[in-house]
Amino acid sequence: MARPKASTGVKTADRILDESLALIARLGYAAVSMRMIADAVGVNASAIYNHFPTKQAILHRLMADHMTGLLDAWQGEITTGMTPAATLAHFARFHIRYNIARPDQVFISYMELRALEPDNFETIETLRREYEQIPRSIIDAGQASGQFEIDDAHVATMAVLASLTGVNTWFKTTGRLSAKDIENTYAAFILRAVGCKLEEL
Amino acid sequence: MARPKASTGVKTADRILDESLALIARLGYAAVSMRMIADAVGVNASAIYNHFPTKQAILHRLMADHMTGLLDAWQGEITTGMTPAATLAHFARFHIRYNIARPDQVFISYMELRALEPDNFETIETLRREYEQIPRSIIDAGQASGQFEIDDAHVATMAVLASLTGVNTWFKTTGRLSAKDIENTYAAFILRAVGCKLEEL
Amino acid sequence: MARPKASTGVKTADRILDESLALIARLGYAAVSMRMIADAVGVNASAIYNHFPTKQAILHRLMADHMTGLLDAWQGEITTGMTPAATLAHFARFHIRYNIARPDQVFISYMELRALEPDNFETIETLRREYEQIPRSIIDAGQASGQFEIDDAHVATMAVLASLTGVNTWFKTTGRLSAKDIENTYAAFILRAVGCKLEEL
Amino acid sequence: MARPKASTGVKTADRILDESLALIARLGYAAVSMRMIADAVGVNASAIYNHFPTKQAILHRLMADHMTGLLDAWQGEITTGMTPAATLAHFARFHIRYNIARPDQVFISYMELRALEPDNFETIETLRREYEQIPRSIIDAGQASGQFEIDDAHVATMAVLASLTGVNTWFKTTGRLSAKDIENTYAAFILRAVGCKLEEL
DNA sequence: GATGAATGAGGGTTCATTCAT
DNA sequence: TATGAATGAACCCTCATTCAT
Repeated sequence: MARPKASTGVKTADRILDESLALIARLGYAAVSMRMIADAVGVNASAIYNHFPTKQAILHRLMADHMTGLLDAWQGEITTGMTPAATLAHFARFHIRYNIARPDQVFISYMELRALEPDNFETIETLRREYEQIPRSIIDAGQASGQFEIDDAHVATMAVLASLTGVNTWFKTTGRLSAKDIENTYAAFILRAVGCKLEEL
Repeated sequence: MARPKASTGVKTADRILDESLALIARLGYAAVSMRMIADAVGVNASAIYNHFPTKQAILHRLMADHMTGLLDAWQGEITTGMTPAATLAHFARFHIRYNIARPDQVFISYMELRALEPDNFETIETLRREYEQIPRSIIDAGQASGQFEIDDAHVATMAVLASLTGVNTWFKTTGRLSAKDIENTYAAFILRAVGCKLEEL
Repeated sequence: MARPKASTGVKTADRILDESLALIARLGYAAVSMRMIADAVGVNASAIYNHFPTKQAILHRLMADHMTGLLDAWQGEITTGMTPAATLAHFARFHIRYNIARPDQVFISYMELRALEPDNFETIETLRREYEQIPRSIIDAGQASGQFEIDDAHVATMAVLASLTGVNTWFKTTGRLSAKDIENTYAAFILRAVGCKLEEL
Repeated sequence: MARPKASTGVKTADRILDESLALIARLGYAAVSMRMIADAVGVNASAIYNHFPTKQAILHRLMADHMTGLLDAWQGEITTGMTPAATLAHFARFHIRYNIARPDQVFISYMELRALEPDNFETIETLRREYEQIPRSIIDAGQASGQFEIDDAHVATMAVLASLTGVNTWFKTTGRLSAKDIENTYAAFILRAVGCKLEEL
């Protein structure tokens, strides 16, 4: 239910977030000025301060929104009764689908951690660790059940997440492959990577 | 035989590169000022301009040095006579070993592409494509020989590179695992990912 | 109805123009800094940028204002029905009167042409040529009617203008001569210079 | 006996003066940097300091050289036995001839007085006053003999000099008129301007 | 909510000049 | 004489932010 960006129906605060997201993703937090955001929104720079107390607050809001959105979305996925292999495949598909649809948020969330002030950094890191626990639990279960064959659960978790998130660095929706193709390819790729025969799915 | 003032035996130009690398990796190009670099080196900001014409030139130099170093290093690796599987494993170990030893260069090279002006971007992109061609050729060969079992060589190449490079996002030399452990784990991970049975190595 | 801080009842933009005019006339465009202008106005240097986008824009504005002011003022002079000699005398008096009252504008307009960027230079040059056409037309008329006796209308025009404008290089209002004295002297000087007997006026 | 500018036969000090003259005339003293001069000469900026102690010293030298050259040249002109009118015509021709051949020196000498530090300004002003005394004496003589018909000798002197020097602001050697044409036109122009009938020459 | 003018800090860069070589 | 590296001040301009309207 996407609404037009500069529509009068969209509140200024949301427009600020939208434009900030696009600008920061493209240029980086430090390279984006409040005036650039204001110009994109179509208001005076000082008007932004009616909605966000600082530039930093905008960044924190963008990253927090992304992480809570990701966690909430996983809550909506149903995996009860699945084997670890099926769950991991499901998670891989979910992660790719969710992230490919939000390249800017993903990019910012990984790149601009360094631009967060300590307190803001802490809240985002907490959310990130919470999310990382999801594949970690699946891998732990697969290792316990003998369905996966891996040396180190932590390394495997990081490798899985890095592989999945890495899709965003090169995937183009206009390319030869559809998002569904990528999901399929990666689900298989990941399962093989954790030493799980695909027939066992 | 001019000796640098705050002499550590290293020439000023190299010290500028070293400090710039560390600062940009930590804070991002846009967030690093010439004065910060100069302070780190121990000279006045204007002295930098005796060695580099612009701040942008420093960034470009850092990225070009990294990419040419990486390409040169691979030239020094001997893989003649190896099967595609053995070559890919060798490449995986090489890539991880080289990159883990240079986390700042790797980070900058992937993250500050957006900070490059068009001409500089083009030269770096050319080097990047040249490097990507290395695993791509191996994968093509493995696919042709039937040793690998993959759907799409391009996707597999990107997935492999993203997985390998992703190590740098979480690997700490002080951690539980040695670089050698990671190499082993990932070599196996990658081979399984391209559908190659380890015994076939 | 915002009132300027260091209120003299004059808007900041106008105060910037006034102080820039005085400073540039005295020291030259290149030797005047934005901080000097700001100090003279009584604001922070950055405040200037709320009113003028660049230092160059201030210079261009000063010169454009002078030229349009001069052209407009001549429009207000009535010379219908006068002989060429009387018109030239009138013009000489007008030019001296107008310029003597604005020594800084005159000085800048002739001296800082070189400091104008190409586009700005072009607009000012167009205005200058428009003004030079005024005495040129009078001299052409006087030559056609036989009232003036000159070799070359263009040279005569330039000589007349250079002579008149030259007054500004040495005239001091505190000196022995009044502006009216100068007008009288130069009107006669110019008429004689174009070979016109004063009785023919 | 003009020697090629960048020739090895020309001493560096002279090349510095030549290039400084051209640059300052075109861009103004404040806008010319020591590096620009050095580049034009083909040496390192610090080499200039082997020949001139400061940038200011170069400017002073250029202006002093011009004024003493002008005064010396007039000493070489013979006007003994001439009437005031003939002498003034001779002076007009001399001034135009000398100045038209040295547009850069003339321009700098009139424009960059403000860039001189107090002591340097004083020495140049003294030379200028010495030169102004030349036409002033002629005019005084012509007024005393009744050959000239003017109100005020000082105003006439200034008007004459401003008119003559003004030629440099518009004369182009590539134009329709030769330098000789200008001399003729102005000699007549000036004589008429001081109320002297040309037949009286 | 939004504006425009203001601020003080700081941005990248250039300046004239010095000095060891 | 000439060089190249260095300095500290200054350049124009942009920054995030504030505040009266």
